[in-house]
Amino acid sequence: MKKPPPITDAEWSIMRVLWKKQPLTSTQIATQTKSHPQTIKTFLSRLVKKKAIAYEKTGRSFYYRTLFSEKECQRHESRSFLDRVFGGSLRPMISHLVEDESLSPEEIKELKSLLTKKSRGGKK
Amino acid sequence: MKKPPPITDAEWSIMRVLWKKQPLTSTQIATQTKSHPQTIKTFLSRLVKKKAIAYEKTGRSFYYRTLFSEKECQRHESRSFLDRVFGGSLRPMISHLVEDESLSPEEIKELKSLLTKKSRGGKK
DNA sequence: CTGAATGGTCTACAACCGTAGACAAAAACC
DNA sequence: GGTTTTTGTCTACGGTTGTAGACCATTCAG
Repeated sequence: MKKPPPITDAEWSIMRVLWKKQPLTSTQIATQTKSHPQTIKTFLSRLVKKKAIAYEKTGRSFYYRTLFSEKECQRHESRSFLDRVFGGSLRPMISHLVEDESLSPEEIKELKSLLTKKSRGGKK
Repeated sequence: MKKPPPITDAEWSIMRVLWKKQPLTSTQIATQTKSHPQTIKTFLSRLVKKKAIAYEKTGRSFYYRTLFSEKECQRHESRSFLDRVFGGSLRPMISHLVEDESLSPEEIKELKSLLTKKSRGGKK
């Protein structure tokens, strides 16, 4: 499976809209993001060019859809973020997030069970 | 306390070197990062201009030091990363990291105890 | 004192990013 | 069928980023 291309800040907001509901036309996206339609079109064509999304022409409308799952892209971004800000080491980052940000008790419980599962699940 | 300014990828690598050991001269940094000295100098002056670091002239040498702690900057960056890639929600991000990345059993244990402490510690 | 080395500042420049106008093709309306 | 509307493509433009050359002042060596 191909690697997702780099996605910039503004492009992420478009991707997020698409992942919520696909496919969409450029106007629909512009409405949802409340951005200038021209700007959205630019981003869409850039995303198409770098093969992060594709469109299909059904009748008169151009429907855009993502070519990568949100998970894949998040994984990718997390990696480079990790490298950049935390020099590649995961533990300090997670502990920083856990310490610093607000998590509900339920979320904490959920994460703990995730960790438990992981420690049983073995490597990889 | 002032907010840390935005720091770009390349600048982070310099900051990381400085946080490891401070203060340093531009040549020392260039040696450690194995980058072109001119490039380092540019980054240093940009960082000085945006007040992420400062220098003091001791004798003939210019010693650079950071004006923000690594933690502060990491917190800041994590926030904007979170907003960008995970639309601001922390839990999916952490669970993604936990699922996806490699953590040693010790790290897992450590994180679990962190979570436990947090759930007892109450809110912010 | 004069030339060499050290290290900061100014300038440059291509690529990328956010933003958006101008233009063109195709469909829809009357 | 001609005009309006829709929607993609091309062009633009100022700001940022990574990379680095050119220039200049201060210091060090001889």
